[in-house]
Amino acid sequence: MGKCKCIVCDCNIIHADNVENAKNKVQDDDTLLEMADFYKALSDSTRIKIINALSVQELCVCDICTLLNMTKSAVSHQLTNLKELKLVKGEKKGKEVWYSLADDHVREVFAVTLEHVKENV
Amino acid sequence: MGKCKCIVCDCNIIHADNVENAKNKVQDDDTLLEMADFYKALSDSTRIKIINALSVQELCVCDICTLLNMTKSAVSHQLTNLKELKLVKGEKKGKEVWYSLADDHVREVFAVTLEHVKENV
DNA sequence: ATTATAGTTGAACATATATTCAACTGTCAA
DNA sequence: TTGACAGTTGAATATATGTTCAACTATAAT
Repeated sequence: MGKCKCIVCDCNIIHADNVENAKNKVQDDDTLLEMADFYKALSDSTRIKIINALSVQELCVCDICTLLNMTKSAVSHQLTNLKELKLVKGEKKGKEVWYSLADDHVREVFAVTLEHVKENV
Repeated sequence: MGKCKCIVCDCNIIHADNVENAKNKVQDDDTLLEMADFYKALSDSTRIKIINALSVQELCVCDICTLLNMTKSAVSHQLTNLKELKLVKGEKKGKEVWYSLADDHVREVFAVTLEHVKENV
């Protein structure tokens, strides 16, 4: 009577009930992928600085450059990135483009995480 | 009378007051880096699946392998990663190592983000 | 003691991604 | 209409990172 083997990791299926229970309660893959992408947007030091600055007030690209001490190109690339992920929006006014947070969700997640980081000192 | 130029991005300092205001109110760089690292932990599909599964219940490495359809090595590497970032903890019991969430902060951030993703349908 | 299995580890590989660079567009002012 | 400047873009480069592979440790069972 051979044991039931996991094909991928070549271990025995040790706790089939646990696996089954977890499988029934986890979020579906699409949702988790979306969440991972959201976190990815905040996982880079440049991008989180931009998000944090925009949570203070609307800023144009050059303001952000000056604030972060970075080139227009680098900042613009990351703003494009954040815009695609719908975390910020940009509005053109004359020669300038003013960026702001797309909605309040980012602010909320940011606040919870800030609290978490501050508590872990 | 030359304008004041930003050295890094070679633009004029357009809105010095905005920059000053933002500079005074943003979080310090260390805090933002810590936050970015926290988000980085959740920004990979494998890691967020692990976190999600562990938020359901304690699991050993092989349980996670079976659940995610991945090798022990790949899962173990990511668990090490998550352990270093203090998001999960592992307890050895005999041959097995049981992993669980390190604390409730992750659960909270996860919940807020899940809500965010679900609302954006 | 020997064998099987849970789990870890470091190196190698492949891929993803952040910044730089140079060229470009669009708008304003002279 | 010409020059200056805000901002964007694509390609190139450099670096970071996820998975695989093979070798390893530790524990339990025979």
